[in-house]
Amino acid sequence: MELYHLRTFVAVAEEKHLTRAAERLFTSQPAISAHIKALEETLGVTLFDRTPKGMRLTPVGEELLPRARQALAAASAVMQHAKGLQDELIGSVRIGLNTDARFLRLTALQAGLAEHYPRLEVAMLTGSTGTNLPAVRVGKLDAAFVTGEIDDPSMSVCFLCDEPLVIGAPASLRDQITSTEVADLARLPWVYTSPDCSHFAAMRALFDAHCCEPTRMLIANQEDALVEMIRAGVGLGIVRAGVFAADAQAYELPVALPSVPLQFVYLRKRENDPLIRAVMHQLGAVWGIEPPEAMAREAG
Amino acid sequence: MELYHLRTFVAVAEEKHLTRAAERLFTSQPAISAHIKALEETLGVTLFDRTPKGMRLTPVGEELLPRARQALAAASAVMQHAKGLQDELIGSVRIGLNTDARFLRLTALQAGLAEHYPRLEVAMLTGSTGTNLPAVRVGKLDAAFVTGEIDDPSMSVCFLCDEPLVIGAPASLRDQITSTEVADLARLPWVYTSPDCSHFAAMRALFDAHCCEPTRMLIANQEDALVEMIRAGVGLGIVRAGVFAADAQAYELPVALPSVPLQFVYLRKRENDPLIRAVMHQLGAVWGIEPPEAMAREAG
DNA sequence: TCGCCCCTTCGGAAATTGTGATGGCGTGGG
DNA sequence: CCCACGCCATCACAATTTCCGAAGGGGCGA
Repeated sequence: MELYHLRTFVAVAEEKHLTRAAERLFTSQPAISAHIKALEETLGVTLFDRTPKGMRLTPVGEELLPRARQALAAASAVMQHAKGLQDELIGSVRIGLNTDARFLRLTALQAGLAEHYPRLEVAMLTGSTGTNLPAVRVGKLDAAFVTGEIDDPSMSVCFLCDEPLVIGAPASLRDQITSTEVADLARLPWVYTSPDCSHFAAMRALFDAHCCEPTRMLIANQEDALVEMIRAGVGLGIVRAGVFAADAQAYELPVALPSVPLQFVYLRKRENDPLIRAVMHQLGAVWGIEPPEAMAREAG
Repeated sequence: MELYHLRTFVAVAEEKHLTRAAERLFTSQPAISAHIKALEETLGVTLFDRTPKGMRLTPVGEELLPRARQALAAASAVMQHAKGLQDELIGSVRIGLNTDARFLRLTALQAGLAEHYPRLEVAMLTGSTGTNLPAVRVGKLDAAFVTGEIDDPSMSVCFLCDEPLVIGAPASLRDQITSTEVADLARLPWVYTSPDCSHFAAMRALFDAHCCEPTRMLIANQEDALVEMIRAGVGLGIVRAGVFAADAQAYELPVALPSVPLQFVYLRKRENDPLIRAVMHQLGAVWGIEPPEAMAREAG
């Protein structure tokens, strides 16, 4: 028994004629006849009395009709509900962070997603560039903010802005910092970042250019940990410009450093995933980025 | 969208593998794949995430699953209800009577039908042979009791018993009835029956055999009316033997009359109608009649 | 890196469904 | 009384759909 049997059953019951039911269902009268015959056979009951004037429901058919209607309605409810879910994103999206919320403009992103996709749960998970990348790769995150150049063909990368870097120094070391020569600074204690952090690459580039090696003190792979250690006087470190603005415990040294790009990454193979597209769309609005061609085409 | 799409959807959701779902549904794995693909296309949503380990419901699929189950359950309810109605007769049957209930053993017939087909409404409609026959022909009755030979190829006739006929006479005329010679009786007043009643044929045969003509007094085509008139002294009449047993107002004359058969008729083209078969089966039980070959075969 | 598992795709076969023509049957009008 | 009409059942054949086996690609674990 299939739905078309029931559809035909109801149509014939309402039209009382195979001919009219066939017209209503845009098919031929023998097809309708076969549907009814097959349905009667599988149900083992007679649904209609064949009269010279048409088809009349038997008492059994009369009793079965409302149930057939109910089955059709239930099937139709599946379709209707699906239509309602058509463009709605439900479920959850997990986004990895690598620095502070304000800089990443998270409130605007959250607001945009919440407005357009009210049933989408958004999880913003703190981390770092180094932890975010593998998490995206294995699917623990759907997308993430990262800094630095990404050389991974499986990743789609979206450039957001350049982060200027500075050398942050604790106020407690101000007396010992008499020069901004790199070679001199290298002799002071430094707070390292882990090698997979973009700040690490910047630090290496800085010291390699001057052929010197800093004194390693500690490794922090969380940006706020790094910042806190610098404040606490553990040593110097590379941080985003501005984090020590109006900070009594630390300050920025006037040393020219290359900036690193802030980027947003996700698995390339998911670039057509509606979830990813929705996130990228909102992100583009927040950061003023035109979407790639494929997305622009879709947005029409 | 058809039911098999939903069946496959639910099976895959439960098995979490196309392969296992295919086994469960006794079909091939590509077929299952195609079902899911088609369903996703018509619904316009993605139901499953394809993972290397199998199929995992998306949030949308998760939301649609219970509705799909409901639709399947509704369809299944149609079938189940039909199975319940399979051999049950519902609706009504109309049976025409031509004489009194006790003689027709109606209570036994009614009891048998009520026991085996509790949802069948049985209507016993009083009438006469003359009115019952056309009523059966046009479908106003499903079957009827009649007396006398029936010569109608469209009718199926079931013999029940022979009715012995007698001449009934009012007690008030006893003094005037000095002879049981037909010629003498013909001079007395008679209560006629209508020509389509079997008693009429018996009466004609009686008088034709003796070449005389009775005095017509009144025509009654309802048996109880005939009996009442005889009792009231209107005249003589032909009635079933026994109706005047122990009756103070009328008595039977010892004149030999041919008996007429009591029969049960229905439209021949309905002989395979379950309603008719059920009635005939019960009737056979009541009257001790073996059913015709076709019915015997079915009863096994 | 290999083997395994799982899903998708593909071409051709098989089954199902649909179509137009035809016939039986009963009804109503001429 | 006969014929024409409307309705449904049936039939042979065509169109569509579905199904199957084989092959392919991708991820995972050994």
